[in-house]
Amino acid sequence: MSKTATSNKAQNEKITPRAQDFARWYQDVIMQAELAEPAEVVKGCMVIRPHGYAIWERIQAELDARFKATGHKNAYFPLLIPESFLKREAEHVEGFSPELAVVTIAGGEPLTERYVIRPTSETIIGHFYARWINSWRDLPLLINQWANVVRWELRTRLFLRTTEFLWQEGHTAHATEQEAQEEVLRMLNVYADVAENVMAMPVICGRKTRAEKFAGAVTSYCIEAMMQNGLALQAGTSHDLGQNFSKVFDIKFQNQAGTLEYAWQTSWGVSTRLIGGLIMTHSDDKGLVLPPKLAPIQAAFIPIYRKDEERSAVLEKVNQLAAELKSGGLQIEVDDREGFTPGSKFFHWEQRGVPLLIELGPRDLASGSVVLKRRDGQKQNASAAGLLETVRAVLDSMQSDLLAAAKKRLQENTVTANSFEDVAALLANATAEKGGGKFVAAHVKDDPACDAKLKELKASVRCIPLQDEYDGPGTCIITGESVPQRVIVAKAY
RNA sequence: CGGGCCGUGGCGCAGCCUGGUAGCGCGCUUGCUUGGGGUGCAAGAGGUCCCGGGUUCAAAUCCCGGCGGCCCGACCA
Repeated sequence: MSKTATSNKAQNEKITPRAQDFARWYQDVIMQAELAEPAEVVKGCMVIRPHGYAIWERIQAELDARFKATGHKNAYFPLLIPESFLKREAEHVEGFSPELAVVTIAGGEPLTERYVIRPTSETIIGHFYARWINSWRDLPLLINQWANVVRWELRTRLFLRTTEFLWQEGHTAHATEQEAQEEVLRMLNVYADVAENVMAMPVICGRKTRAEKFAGAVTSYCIEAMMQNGLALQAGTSHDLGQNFSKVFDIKFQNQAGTLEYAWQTSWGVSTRLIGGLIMTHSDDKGLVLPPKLAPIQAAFIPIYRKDEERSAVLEKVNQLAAELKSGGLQIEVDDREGFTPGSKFFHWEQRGVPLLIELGPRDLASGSVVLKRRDGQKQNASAAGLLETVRAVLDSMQSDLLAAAKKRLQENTVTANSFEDVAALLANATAEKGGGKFVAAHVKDDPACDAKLKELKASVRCIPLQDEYDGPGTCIITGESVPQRVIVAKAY
């Protein structure tokens, strides 16, 4: 092996180390893993490449199954929304108007009523719910939509914030406020479940402050995750809409007593932003790392051989083992490409985040074994007999190890502070590029003035945790008033 | 949307200051070789130098305007 050749390759395809520049590292991982790239001819948009889309499809599958299991049905509403719809809910239009893209000309003629490209669908769905809901027997109405939305962003980052993105939006209507509130938390828990148990991304479930809540909601809930640089990522939201939209869209039903009532609504969503969170939770300086439960390819075989007779014997065994694993329900790739050395194949799959590489050559053939290389660990030998069970066990332990590592990082970088100055000091050196971010648990009043004050630190209240894991009530570090619990303050994406 | 940096074969870059035949590395193709962590050798293919205008005998290079990307800021889910 030539040293110059190696260093040339390294120089060309290197992934910037996290310690050097985390933001650059993030982009390098995406590019090297071929997950996505800037659309280039469409400002702020991205092309999600097949490998990136496969991850989205896995996330979709996990979520969709849970939506169905909780009684929801999928439907689809128009991409274009009459502009007047957005304007009906005052806070909603105020929140979204700066980021709307509007269609003004169609068929060569100016439109009498302009259409906005949906930034979210509460309004148009509200319009139809008003028609569909008449009786308490029509409730609850539990619908989800898989869709794209457009929000005109001034600054974009692949997956984390793009002008157009993919998401799901659940929209439900209920007969009582309590039912709606239960729904909001039920779906928040679905998000937390997928994040932690499938994506191995621990999250803090919480409530948003009044200043941070969704435009038009009564209360917004969220799951907040911590990235490897310590910055917070809002990974999902669930909103209690109260009767705000039902009042302006006239969504009324006759209750069992015969009187008309406005429906109680919720909406909840997660987006392709989750992929960004996934990347920044597990990946390393070698590239993407995917948790086994989410990986589109869970293991890849790398056959090793020299002579033709070795090749046929090795490939026969590899194909036999691959078939065994596939019949066990695993997603398996056999890399039998000619003209590539095993080493280059290792790098190829490693950069793409495949959890397990299975190496099999003449020596293994003779000894009836294989070599397993976990994406996050060392090589180990394993018997070819009973490989399915071995691989399942390895993938299971990798899944839990990734979650444990992420949880540990979250715990180690969560600190408490009892004064504004301490919060400021703790977050002073945190940046997206250099890391150093923390979750600071502090007592802060839910008051827009306090949110504004924290903004001076380029930080925000990420959430008011639903489960207070700290010390209960205390004195607000800004107003000095008594508040019921600590909140999470952090710099965020 | 403001400030900074950037845009040259697929990728990473040099060339630009001082205008004069478009280069290098990687990748790609073919053949041989090699194969247990980015094999080696050889021969090839591949470029509207982001776009438009201007200056000039001549523009990748100088000037103006746009488009796009990255970072910072403001804004935002």
